[in-house]
Amino acid sequence: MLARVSTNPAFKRLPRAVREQQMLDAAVKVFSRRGYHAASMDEIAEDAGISKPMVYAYLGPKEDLFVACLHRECTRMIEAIAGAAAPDLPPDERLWRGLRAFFGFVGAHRDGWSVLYRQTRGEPPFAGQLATMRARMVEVIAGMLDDALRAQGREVRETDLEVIAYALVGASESLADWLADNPTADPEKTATRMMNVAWLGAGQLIEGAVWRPADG
Amino acid sequence: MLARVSTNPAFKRLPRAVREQQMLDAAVKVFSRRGYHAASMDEIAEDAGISKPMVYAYLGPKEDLFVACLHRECTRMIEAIAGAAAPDLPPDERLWRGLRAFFGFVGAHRDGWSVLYRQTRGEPPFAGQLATMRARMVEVIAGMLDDALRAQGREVRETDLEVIAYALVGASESLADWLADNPTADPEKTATRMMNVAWLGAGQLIEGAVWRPADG
Amino acid sequence: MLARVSTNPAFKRLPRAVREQQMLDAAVKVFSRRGYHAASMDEIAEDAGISKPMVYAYLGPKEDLFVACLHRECTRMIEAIAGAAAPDLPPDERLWRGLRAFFGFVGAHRDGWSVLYRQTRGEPPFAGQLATMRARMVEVIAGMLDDALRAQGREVRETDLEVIAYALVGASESLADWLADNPTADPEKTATRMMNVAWLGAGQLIEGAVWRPADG
Amino acid sequence: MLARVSTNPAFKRLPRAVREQQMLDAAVKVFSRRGYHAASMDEIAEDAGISKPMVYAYLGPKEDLFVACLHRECTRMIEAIAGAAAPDLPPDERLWRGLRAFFGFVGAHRDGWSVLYRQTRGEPPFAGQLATMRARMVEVIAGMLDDALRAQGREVRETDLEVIAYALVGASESLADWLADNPTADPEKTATRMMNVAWLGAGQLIEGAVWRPADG
DNA sequence: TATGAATGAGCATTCATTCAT
DNA sequence: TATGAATGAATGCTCATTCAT
Repeated sequence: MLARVSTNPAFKRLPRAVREQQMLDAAVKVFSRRGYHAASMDEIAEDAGISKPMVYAYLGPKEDLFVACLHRECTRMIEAIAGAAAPDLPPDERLWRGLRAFFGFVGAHRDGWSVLYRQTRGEPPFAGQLATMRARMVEVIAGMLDDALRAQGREVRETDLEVIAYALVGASESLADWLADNPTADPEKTATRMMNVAWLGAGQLIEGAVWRPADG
Repeated sequence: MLARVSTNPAFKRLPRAVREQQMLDAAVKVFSRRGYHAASMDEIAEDAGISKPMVYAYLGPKEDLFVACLHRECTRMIEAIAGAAAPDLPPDERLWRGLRAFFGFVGAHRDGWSVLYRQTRGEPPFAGQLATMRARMVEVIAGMLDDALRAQGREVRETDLEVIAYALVGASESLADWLADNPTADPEKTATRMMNVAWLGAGQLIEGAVWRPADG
Repeated sequence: MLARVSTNPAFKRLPRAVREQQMLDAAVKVFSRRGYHAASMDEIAEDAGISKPMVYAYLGPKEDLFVACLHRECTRMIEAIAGAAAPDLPPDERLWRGLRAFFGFVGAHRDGWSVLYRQTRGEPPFAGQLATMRARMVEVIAGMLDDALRAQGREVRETDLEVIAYALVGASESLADWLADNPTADPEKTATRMMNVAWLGAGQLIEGAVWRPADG
Repeated sequence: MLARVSTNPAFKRLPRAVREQQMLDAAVKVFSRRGYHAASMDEIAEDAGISKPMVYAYLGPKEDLFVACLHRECTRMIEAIAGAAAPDLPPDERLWRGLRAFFGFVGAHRDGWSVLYRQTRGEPPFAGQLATMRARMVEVIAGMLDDALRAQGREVRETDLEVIAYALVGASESLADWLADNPTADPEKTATRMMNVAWLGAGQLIEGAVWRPADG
């Protein structure tokens, strides 16, 4: 029934916004390490250097906490990509820059990627959220392809475009996953490889074609 | 006089192998629905129509049970693909048959696919297993590409091939995932689309190129 | 993760029905002592000489457990009263026997009475249940009074009867409460007193009237 | 220059006594709605429009707060009744006025009644307090009866009187309870009914006797 | 005075796992 | 073989209470 607060002088009473970020950092880390279910609120709180009730006070129960992680990481990623792939570039350049930003993000936020991608997919309560996010990505890419087609005066059934975009997203995710597991790998190079597959296709690659970044 | 264990005609003392398959069926179903952690041994036992101690007696603790599921589904899938993509076919035909078999399998075993792909990826204790399996797939595909290259008297660094193969596998997984979530979708058509992206690449698709199965 | 079952040879694996009664006994005792909220499932389990999961397995969560207690005690009480107050007796005799059975029950099951009456009334989730039970009692008593009236060729508005019955029930509850708190008090005597107030009223009592049981 | 604590006109630095009443109001409301244990200090503070530490500063920990509620409501009720039932009236008139005041109070302070009666009874830590208060009421009523007896030159054992008084109090509580649950019911009428049962008893009521207030 | 920030401690509930029959 | 009975060990969540500002 007693509650004795630490008298450690190094202890700081931080404003809410700061503590929330600390908590999210810890949560992303722990969720990524253990998976959603195996992650315990105890470990997250401890890792954040704060007591459990504060986590609940600020970010709510476990599910909400996970969703908050998702949102933060997702926003960061989308911003990184959207900031790089300006809409007025030619399609291949746009795709290239987007991919570079994407792999750059994954390389720099491996934990975030794990939470976003691996954990979310397997947990029924959140799978829907992920599907929605991915659908947005797919739409953007499909739109990109569509623009390119129209510029050539051609057209393709929307479903086809969507499925193609799905495949591209999937391939990128897979490489990102590989990147997250290989800390020594170079994001830039991974992006280049992805661009080759995506743009040229296995057929042309076999024929010896190569795509190279204009600036590298 | 004979000793009768039970006179209830509904009661069946099934041979071990059959019982094990029933349990695995139930386990795959429940794991797929709930995810590894959220799945309870109680539900699995009940779904298998058997008591919990029997599950333990036959397949061991939860982890072992999950691994057993993984193995069974994985074996089935690899057999399906390997049986279709005969090594003496030309590379595009081989790829095409492999993809067709793959999507056919996913369409027919959605639960198995979910366990294999979604659940396993998010659960740290098993992620390694999945990585190993996928590495085998990647190796096969990379080998396929390598064969094609050598046939043309050309060569590519192994790492590059591997990454390309990774991308192809990832794209397939992504479409498979989409297929698993869209019960009305046609596996055959999905395979065709995948083949187009994989073989021709986005660049050529934009130019209007199309790949079509020889037999359809 | 280990679960080692006691090897104490005095330990007995009891059939479900027995264990359930033990649990209910313990629960009634603890609820009565502590009140619904302050009672912990731990204490109940320990008092029942069994582990918590068994309580949950057999009787469900705390709320259900409490309701089960209510039901058992209520049934016992109603049976005791109904068995005593045969409908073919004259009204005063019937009332008298009912009261005697009631106070007898309370004297013999003080814990049960506390759960039934004190705890239930204060806890919003269960107050409704108690109200329903009491309404049944009231109805019975009102019916008894009504019979007596009709036998005299007279009639009273139903609401009035109901309120009178309410008052009688309340007075009995209050005395029961007093009885439960005074372990040395005699249930029989308490019943007699209650009968005096109920039947004669304060006015006549002041005038010196006395009601006495025919058989005592 | 004057030091201004706040320029916000909505902000009011209220005198301590007022603040305390606000808090008690909130506490009574919340305790009545939720019950002692289920009521949270958070909700009480919020309902009082003040921060939690203030509640502690003014009224101490939860137990003290509840006791304060009890005291206030109890005092109010006793004052209402004592003010109405002047000791120089004839016994029936005195009883009648007391009952009228009592039911009037309950009708006007349903929350207070609930705290006083329902919550307190179920919570072991406070049950004693309630018993004491009720004992005072009982004593008063018993005294009233005793006066009436002596006026007739008669006498009854004290215990008997006490038990009778207990029954009357209990009956009143029960009707009060009913009244608190039926917001449309008329306190005056309820008092009349109670008076009938109390004064005449079931026996006479069956015979057709009726008691009516002199002034109504 | 007044409050946001903080916590120790407890509690209901569930689950994988095993024993005795 | 087959299962009902049983439990240790967590884990999510809440609450009364207090400190630092």
